[in-house]
Amino acid sequence: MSPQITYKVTSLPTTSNRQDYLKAILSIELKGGKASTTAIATRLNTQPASVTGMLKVLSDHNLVSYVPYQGAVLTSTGKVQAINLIRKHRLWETFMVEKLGFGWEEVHDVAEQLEHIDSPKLIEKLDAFLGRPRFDPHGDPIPDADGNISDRRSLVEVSALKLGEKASVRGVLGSSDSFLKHLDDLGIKLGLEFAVVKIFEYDGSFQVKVKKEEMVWSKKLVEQLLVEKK
Amino acid sequence: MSPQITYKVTSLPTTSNRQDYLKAILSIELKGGKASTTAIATRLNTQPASVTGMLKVLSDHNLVSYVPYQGAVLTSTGKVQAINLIRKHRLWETFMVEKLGFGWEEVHDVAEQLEHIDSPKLIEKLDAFLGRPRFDPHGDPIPDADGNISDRRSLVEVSALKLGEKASVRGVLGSSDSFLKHLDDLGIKLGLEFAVVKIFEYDGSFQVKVKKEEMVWSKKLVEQLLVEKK
DNA sequence: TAAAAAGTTTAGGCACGACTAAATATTTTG
DNA sequence: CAAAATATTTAGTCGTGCCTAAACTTTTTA
Repeated sequence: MSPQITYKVTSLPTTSNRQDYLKAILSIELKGGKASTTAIATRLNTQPASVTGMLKVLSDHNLVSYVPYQGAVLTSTGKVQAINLIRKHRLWETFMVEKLGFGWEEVHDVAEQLEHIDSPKLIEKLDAFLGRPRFDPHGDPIPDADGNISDRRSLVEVSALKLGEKASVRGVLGSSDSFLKHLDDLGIKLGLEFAVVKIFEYDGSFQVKVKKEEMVWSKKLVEQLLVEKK
Repeated sequence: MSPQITYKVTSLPTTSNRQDYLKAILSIELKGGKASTTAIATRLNTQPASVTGMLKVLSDHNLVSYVPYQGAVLTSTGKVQAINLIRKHRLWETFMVEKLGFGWEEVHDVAEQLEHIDSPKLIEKLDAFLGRPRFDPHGDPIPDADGNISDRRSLVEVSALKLGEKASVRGVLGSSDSFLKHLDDLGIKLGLEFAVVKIFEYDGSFQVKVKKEEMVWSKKLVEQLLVEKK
């Protein structure tokens, strides 16, 4: 009997932790910053020394290019993975708010867990179930399956609309309980379509038409509601 | 400057791994077996030696009582946790089938991941969203929030119904693609209520009334469809 | 531009949870 | 009931990812 020979597989498990690093780096890059060891450590509440170790691993897996003392840059592979995490995170958030009735603010931490569920098919079906939303409840764009991200700047506050313009509700700025409850009371939810019928210069409020009904939105409201122009 | 003193917290993180052990042990106990080291190892595709190590940990956390060479028995705390995992698993499966349109058979592995998401509130809302189902798509009972489990035996095949009896569809036996597609074609889904109008002894088929429509279910179908009698 | 400050990496540990090999218990069997 | 077969535990490793302390670069400042 010859001894059994085992080959060590260069397994590339992109674990939950590594994914968190990719997301952190992407987030820093998107803000225009350099993903330095310290910047990453700060974002992940960890120590710079831990980051160095992880950057080596990610570099070995071709997810970032890393030169000591120079910080990290996502490779295209790494970027695809990071964007996919954001896609999953925002789809889950949308699900929790739209379907389960969570408040807009309380979903982040759970989405942070859900985004690591590994099942492309699940995400595809969830996306379809939600009607392929392009923005999450915070007004942030949801990358599509190919990694394309709409520009958040395509969203504006209602207060920036002109007379006669049509738009759809896509998100909110801020999220105090009372504000969210107010939206609920008025029947304002994601996707709601409306047109600006009148603008009251006197107090900054807007009269809008939703389907066939008209209502007045206060100055405070129109400054906190994000919409996409038609 | 006095040195900083840190206290080691006897952290009790019931990690994903430990939860898998609890579930495996519960599953063995429910089948009436003894949760021996080997039995657990087999179920988890791991080595007996690994199990011994884990049983010590679980015992330290009062989740199982463990006497060397005697196998493990869940404590009440451990049992509560294990049952909760089953609850989560089955709720997620139901969600995937009922809301996302997955086939009955392809949801298990993903549910295995989802069951580890830690958010009681999410589960409560998901349960409500699904209409507090008592059985999952496989016909297995979903424990309620207090850990009570209905008896699976309360489900019977349609073929066991008598003339005039009313029942609700709760699950299926087996799950070939063609069978599931067939159910879909006939518009048969979980929760569907019906009454037995006629039984054709000749070929074993059943005529049933759904709302105001009548249809005939083949012998093959009525033997694979699990229902709860009214 | 040299010294101080800030940032980064290396070195050495720790906890978790897996593995193999070897030792020890328990059961089964002749 | 003793030997053989089986089950279980102990001992020693390994990979992942975190930590602190110390060494080393790079940048800033005087």
